[in-house]
Amino acid sequence: LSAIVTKEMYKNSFKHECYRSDPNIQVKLESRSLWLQFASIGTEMIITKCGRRMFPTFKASISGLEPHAKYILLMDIVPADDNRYKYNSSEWNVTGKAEPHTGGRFYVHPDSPATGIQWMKQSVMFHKMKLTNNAMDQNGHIILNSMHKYQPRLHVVKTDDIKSMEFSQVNTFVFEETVFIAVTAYQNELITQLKIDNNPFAKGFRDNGHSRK
Amino acid sequence: LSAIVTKEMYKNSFKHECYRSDPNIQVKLESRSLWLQFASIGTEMIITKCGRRMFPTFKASISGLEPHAKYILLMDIVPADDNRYKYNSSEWNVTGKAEPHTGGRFYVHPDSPATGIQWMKQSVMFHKMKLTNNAMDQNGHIILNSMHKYQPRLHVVKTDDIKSMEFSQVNTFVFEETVFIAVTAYQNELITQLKIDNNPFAKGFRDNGHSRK
DNA sequence: ATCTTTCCCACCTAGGTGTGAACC
DNA sequence: ATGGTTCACACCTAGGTGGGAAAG
Repeated sequence: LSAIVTKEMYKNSFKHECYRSDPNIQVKLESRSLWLQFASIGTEMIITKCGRRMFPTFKASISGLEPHAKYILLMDIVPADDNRYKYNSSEWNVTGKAEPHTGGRFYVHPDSPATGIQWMKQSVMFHKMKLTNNAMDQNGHIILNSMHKYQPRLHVVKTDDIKSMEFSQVNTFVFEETVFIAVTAYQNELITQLKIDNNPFAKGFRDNGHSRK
Repeated sequence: LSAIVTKEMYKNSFKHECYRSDPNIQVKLESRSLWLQFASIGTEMIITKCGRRMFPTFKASISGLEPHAKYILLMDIVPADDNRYKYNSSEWNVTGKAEPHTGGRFYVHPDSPATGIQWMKQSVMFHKMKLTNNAMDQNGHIILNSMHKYQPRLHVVKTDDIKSMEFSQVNTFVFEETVFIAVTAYQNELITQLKIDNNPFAKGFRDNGHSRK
């Protein structure tokens, strides 16, 4: 499956157009206001050797699918531009040309394949997707380059007849507010604080009036 | 899917024969010696309103599948006999006729559907399956009656052509050593101790020489 | 020197255990 | 009274956080 999809969609890499074979399908990004808070500062996402989740989590509610048709939902993350960045004196500057994007991997939502009904009855969470800077990663995580800017993408692929999967059955959705720069350590402390304030797993770092050892 | 399978296999309820449409498929129960330790005492499984996992976990390694065919793996749990039981003075006695088995539910392994290669490359774990005594359960758990004896079953269903699923494509595997009596609280303290000694989640109850509050 | 990456850690979330008292 | 069921709880497993020191 992943191989077929990869081949079909690889042509689409490095492009942000939203290919829509089915104009009825609509996707709404959830937690959009949180994404916008990050984006207004300059979103950073940690990448590690073992893989790190994204925060905010990519969540979407979907409508307009054919109720009884089967779909695969998957994400990839493509370069947002051709630059390499550096954080210097409170701002991100371009320092050169980007490294080649060797990843080309997809995160297939674990509920795939499922019917339109199943995808539409509640929002679809991609919280288990992980990002890595390890080019030799064997765990299927999304491989990114540190200090590069990226754009997550959602693909909705109709698979009623998996044997004849065609490019025309792929629907790609891009939300500009989810653009981020991959880092191995946070650069902007405002981003660090926004993560701490909103990610439940970072609650231990919140300044709640009590002292921490 | 579940509906189709249910209809096809319902005829098979209350029977322990192993229907095998494909004689090449072989299933080996893992942790068999642990299952046998429990069985020799009289296995009990806790059932709760919210659902409880089984311990030992049902794990199986599978061979003989067609590598590139697609299969669904699922389990159900059927009455082992027509009795109602009671634990009295260190042994289980029959106290009457069983309540009707109103469940008829299946736990579909979350990796389903997958190819023969995928199912065979490592053992298949059913640790997330949960048992409940709540006849009104909305979470899809397996519904059982307390103080009744049950037999778990594994079904391997070939789904190359899901539209024409037939009984002949179902392979059912039964392991007598996994028979258990459903309970809302453990009756035999030997079973309690064997659970504590072997279930990592019960480590807090092990007598390791240190005192517990 | 400077910048980036890695590693271990305390601190969380999330949820699987049997206990023992309370409930029915 | 008896026996089965439920619930809050302490104690675990499993794993997601950023910090800070160390390494590269």
